[in-house]
Amino acid sequence: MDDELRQKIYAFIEKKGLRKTVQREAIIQAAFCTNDHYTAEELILKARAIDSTVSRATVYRTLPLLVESGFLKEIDLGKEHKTYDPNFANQPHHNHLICTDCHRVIEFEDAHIETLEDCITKRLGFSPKAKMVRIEASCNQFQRFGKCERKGTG
Amino acid sequence: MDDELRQKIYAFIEKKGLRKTVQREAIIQAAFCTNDHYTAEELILKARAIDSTVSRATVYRTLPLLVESGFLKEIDLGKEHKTYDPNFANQPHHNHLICTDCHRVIEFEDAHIETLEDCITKRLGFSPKAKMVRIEASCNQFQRFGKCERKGTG
DNA sequence: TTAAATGCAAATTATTTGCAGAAGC
DNA sequence: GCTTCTGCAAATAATTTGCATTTAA
Repeated sequence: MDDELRQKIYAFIEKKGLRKTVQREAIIQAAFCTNDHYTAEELILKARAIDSTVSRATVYRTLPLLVESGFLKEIDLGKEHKTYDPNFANQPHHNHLICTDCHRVIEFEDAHIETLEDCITKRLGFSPKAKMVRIEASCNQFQRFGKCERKGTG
Repeated sequence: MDDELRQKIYAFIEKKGLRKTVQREAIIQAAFCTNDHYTAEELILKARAIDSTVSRATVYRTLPLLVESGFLKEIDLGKEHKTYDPNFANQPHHNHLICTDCHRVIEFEDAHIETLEDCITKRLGFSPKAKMVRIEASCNQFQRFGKCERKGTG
């Protein structure tokens, strides 16, 4: 896990007057030592692999804290369970493309789309606060060859 | 409710070999006689106002059918409950701006953003299937005057 | 020392499902 | 008449919460 990020998270925890517990440390470690997306249940398993005393309740109580910190975001991949994305700490403006063939998720950034979103927002009389784009698309390689070698999250 | 839309929906029902029941009629009527977004629970109330015999179970069984038909879409407004949007029948490519001041939802279409999304998708080696943009933004009028007269959904 | 955090187990809540009776075709 | 659809009530499953105990500061 990135050391700069770790420090920022603990700065947030300290600023909020929260305590540093072994369970929170394990959950934070589990939450940010990966680029994969995960559900609450998956995070419980990953946190327990680090510290077996972590309870379901503590994970469910910690998740909103991490989201509030801004380093973790809840994303909408159209799945039935809530999905969390730990990559906004490093790439604050990324978006998601979901492969309709293999269901992998590709993260991408694009300055033009950011600009355009800001234009649209201003034209409507608003000031942009948060923006997200989700694209579902079919993989050309997969369609041709029945497989693709692309690396994706999730 | 738009008559052309009604016909399309019943064409879908017939094509699927489904039956035309009073409960389904009431639910469809409730679902598409408005431009507002709604939750499953809200749809139950609206459908019961039309036909009081409509049960919760039937609404929950009908919703996925309407979504499958393509005329109703589940949208992500960041709210805790699933929200449904009946306006895709008339405006198949619209997106959502959520006001962070009064929480109203503004629907907008933009051809440029569509084009850009297609470009990005192709550049990544995919063929676009579905695209969505969600913007959270603060209302300039509201910020200045403490209120705004804008009409919005939700 | 004391306020906050934890684990457990029970509660909550949206949604789903089994089943017997009702109704569309 | 046969099959689908419905309402009811029970089941399911993710998340939340109350409380006694533990622990960080």
